[in-house]
Amino acid sequence: MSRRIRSDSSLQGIPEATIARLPLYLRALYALADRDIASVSSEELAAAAGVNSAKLRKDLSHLGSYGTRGVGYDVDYLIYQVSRELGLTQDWPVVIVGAGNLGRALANYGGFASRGFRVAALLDSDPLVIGSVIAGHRVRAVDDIECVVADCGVMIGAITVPAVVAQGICDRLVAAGVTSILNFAPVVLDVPGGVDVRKVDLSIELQILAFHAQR
Amino acid sequence: MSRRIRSDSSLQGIPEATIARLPLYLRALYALADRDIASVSSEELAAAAGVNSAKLRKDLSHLGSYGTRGVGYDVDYLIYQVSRELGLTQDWPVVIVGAGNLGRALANYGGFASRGFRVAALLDSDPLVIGSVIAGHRVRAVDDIECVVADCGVMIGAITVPAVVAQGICDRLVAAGVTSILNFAPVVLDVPGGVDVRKVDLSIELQILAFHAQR
DNA sequence: CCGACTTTGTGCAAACGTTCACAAGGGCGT
DNA sequence: ACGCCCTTGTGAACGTTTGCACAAAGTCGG
Repeated sequence: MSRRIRSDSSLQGIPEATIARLPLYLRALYALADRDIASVSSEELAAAAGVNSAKLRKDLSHLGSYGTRGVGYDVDYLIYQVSRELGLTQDWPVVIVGAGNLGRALANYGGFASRGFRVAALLDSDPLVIGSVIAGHRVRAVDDIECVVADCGVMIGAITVPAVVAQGICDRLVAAGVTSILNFAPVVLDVPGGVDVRKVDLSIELQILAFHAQR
Repeated sequence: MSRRIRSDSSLQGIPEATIARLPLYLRALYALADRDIASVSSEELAAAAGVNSAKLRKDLSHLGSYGTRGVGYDVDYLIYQVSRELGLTQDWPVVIVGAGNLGRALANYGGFASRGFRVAALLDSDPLVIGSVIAGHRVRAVDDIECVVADCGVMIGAITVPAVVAQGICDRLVAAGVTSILNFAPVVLDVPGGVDVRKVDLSIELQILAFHAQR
């Protein structure tokens, strides 16, 4: 139980549920760091992130033993460890396809640039939009997908185009080498194995809310 | 097992995981209806929604027995039943607080109006924005929250304001009578019991993607 | 140096969700 | 009317996630 080649996390996968909460912890940790708080207990951090303290401890234990018993966690050190686990110590160029309202919102989104993400390019198919400047980026033609992905080494793409063309854009992104896709179009994307898709569907969220509101 | 006051669904709650998938099924069903397909098997519908067919059948069984063995499900009938369960047979006025990029995108979002949701009002605190027209709605002052919620009977609110003021807006919405909140601000909202909050955080989704992209 | 106190990290059990596999049950051709 | 075929609905097994409760381990005062 003592000799390991690498950290616990690398040997056996971290549960998906834990991964989904790490960004939440990270955000809470940054808020603490901004207030110059150097150390935090699992109880406090859990409250800030809106979760149970036992869950938080178990989640963090998957990354390793980065706390000090009787004291808590060092904020800066934990920020570094969580960031490293999430792969945020490197820079992630992201290509946004679709410069409509959602694409613009995404390009302008503050939280975007703050955590290692960078808009590599903003693409659209509308000749009236191509060439205009949004959030400091000159909008390029959607036909540039392949060279943008190749030139900038993009692995993450955001799809903010109408539903009917989303699958086509997705196929081109995947063919160009993108392995992770954030899909805002209300369609189920069909992708080959190894490609990761996360969907954000405002309509679905509203419908879930409606269910609860109706009781 | 035969005498019931109401349907199965009302007697014992439908699992949250199932609720979250019903809008997905509904979307697939509408797509089938658009293609004039009258009947569908669990296998086909599951493929269209991107889930396992056993899961789909179990999910639908929570609403009741609306299929026909050996045949499948009647598309229109199932649309009605799922819509009813989600509470989409009624009209839901939604108030959007924050007319920034995200608020505009939301107000312009097509899938918004299509499923029984309606923008009751679009609010902002910026005097330069108040009075302008976005997606057919004249932007009103954020101080009108209380009267908009009261006058229009709003139960659902979307928060697209900066993180620092989100909790304050949330408090006012709740005090005014809103029971369901869609939060786009990157903060954990503190709400009294009985109020339902769903969060959409683009940054969190990207970080999860980064983890998988990094392997 | 020791003992009291605090907080982490984790075994364990319960709750929840998913998937399999098949009996139950309806349609359809004969 | 009957038997075959198809698909639903569901019991049971399995895997994942949560939460409790506590031992392990560190700090700190004396």
